[in-house]
Amino acid sequence: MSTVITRFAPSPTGYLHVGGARTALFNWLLARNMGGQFVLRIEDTDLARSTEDATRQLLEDLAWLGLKWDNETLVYQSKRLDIYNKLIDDLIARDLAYQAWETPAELDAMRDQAKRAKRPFVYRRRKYTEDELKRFKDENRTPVIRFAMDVKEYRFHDVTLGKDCVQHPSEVQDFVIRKGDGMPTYHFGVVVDDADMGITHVLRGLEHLQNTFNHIALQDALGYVRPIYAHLSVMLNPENGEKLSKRDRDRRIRKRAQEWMRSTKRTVGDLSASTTLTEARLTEWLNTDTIQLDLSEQPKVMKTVGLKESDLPEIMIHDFRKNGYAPEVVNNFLALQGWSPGNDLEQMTAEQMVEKFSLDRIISANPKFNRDKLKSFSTDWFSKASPERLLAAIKDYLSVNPASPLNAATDTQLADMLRMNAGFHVLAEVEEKSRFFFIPDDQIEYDPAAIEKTLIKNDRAGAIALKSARDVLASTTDWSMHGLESAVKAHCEQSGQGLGKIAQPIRVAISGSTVSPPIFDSLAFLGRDKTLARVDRCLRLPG
RNA sequence: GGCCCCAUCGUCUAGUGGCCUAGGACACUGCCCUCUCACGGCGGCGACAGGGGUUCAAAUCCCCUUGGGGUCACCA
Repeated sequence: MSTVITRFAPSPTGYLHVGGARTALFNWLLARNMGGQFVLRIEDTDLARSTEDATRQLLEDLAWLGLKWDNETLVYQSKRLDIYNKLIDDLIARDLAYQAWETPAELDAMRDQAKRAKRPFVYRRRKYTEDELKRFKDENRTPVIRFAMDVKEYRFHDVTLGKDCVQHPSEVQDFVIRKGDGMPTYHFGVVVDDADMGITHVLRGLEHLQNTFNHIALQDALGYVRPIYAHLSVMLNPENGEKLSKRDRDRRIRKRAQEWMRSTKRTVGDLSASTTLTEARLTEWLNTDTIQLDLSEQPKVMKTVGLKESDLPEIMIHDFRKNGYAPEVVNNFLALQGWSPGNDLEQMTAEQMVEKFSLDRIISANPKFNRDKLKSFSTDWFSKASPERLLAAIKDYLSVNPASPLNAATDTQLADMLRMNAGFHVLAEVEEKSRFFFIPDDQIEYDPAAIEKTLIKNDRAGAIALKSARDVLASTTDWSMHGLESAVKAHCEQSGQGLGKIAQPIRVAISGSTVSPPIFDSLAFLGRDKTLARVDRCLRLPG
């Protein structure tokens, strides 16, 4: 049997989407499992949306996931126009393709009309009169090229569905293969390139199922061998049960903004004032699901309504990276969205997944993308990862989070952070709980609720405890984790207080919040001078 | 709406006619651990969508209903 060749063929419109990543992963797993090749092709035939920057981001994400492609030079469809055009001209010469002159507006009107008449719209070849053709040319129209489909039943076998998929003749229509701008459509490019690259297995999302009839017709006309088709389920957003979409992030922000306005009795005007966006812009966004804020507007709104980056659903692979997931975990979890090795096996290395992968264990039902379980996988993985791998992971995390004060930390200090925060879910959590160490003493922001709860409440019991703890700390000679622990615990025993009564005020004093790594670790790391400075500053706080 | 795909705990799934009183993981929850947030340990709750067949036997095969999803572009 010949070698298996699979491919991933994204269009470069931005960072890699989880759905795309899973498709890439499955193709990669199959190729590796069968000892074949996994190739990458860039489908940049949409001139308006494709950018070089997007291609760069795509490759970066794929590399981050560790999905290496085997073709040394990437195939760009935009560089293969001559090949497509020659083939299209041949098809025209054989009368298997033809010029179609309708404008997009006219096509819309035809669809509308069909819809009103409750008839399905199918485009079939029509004869233009001489007068019509003259008029189209006078109007400077550029025709598209459509493929002349034989009106008959089309059928192909799908491996993951384990059955034949059939299209009835009544559904058959002539689809566009060359656009008005001279570029081939997806349908044409994909068929030609898959054949040229010797693709044996096409694993792609279920949304392409109906396209496959067009593709096999084209393959027959062009004399290509048909690859094996395996359509993958679509990953669903658990919140609305629909296909995961970039828009889900914007939806979350909108929902929160509306809640914020309701609960704080604010108006669009208030939102506008604190975000510097215009009221008109905000109003249309709040009322229209299809309108999204752009990347510069989002953070402004998020800040005022109290949303963090990590509160948004991760949709792009880059989002997972920014929130501090490891690529191993993302791959593992993605592999389980529509595939299972059986035997209750879940957590696997890439090598194990490669070994176990097989097409007949792909699941055809659509999974809801459950981030809780991903997070749990992450917690588990980080707890087992080697110190070297953890250090590399947090450095990668910081490289995509340049604003974090942890960027100033040395490798040794980062290792300390990882150790102190053992049990963390994602690296963003390590960052959140450790950033206070790397912020200047006078820039620690004290959380008013924390101050109230641990220092002021009960007749300032916490503040009093902090004051006495300050003396104990100041007189501690052995400023190590153990030295501090024995000194503070002795003080607790002597004063008849639980450790909690002392530790919490100290924690708030040094970190500004009620949450931090274990207290003695934290004190030892922070050092005597900084600790005392922060405690003193805290004790001087008004109120 | 037409066409297509799908259907086991809330979620991801194991299950390929008898090993099923349906297994695991996440979530939820009770207890334990504990200087905070976490981590961890031991328990608990919890599903074969409904209705017809086929069969000695059905979560598993067939049909219908219902429900969910996808798709109907000069976007991929």
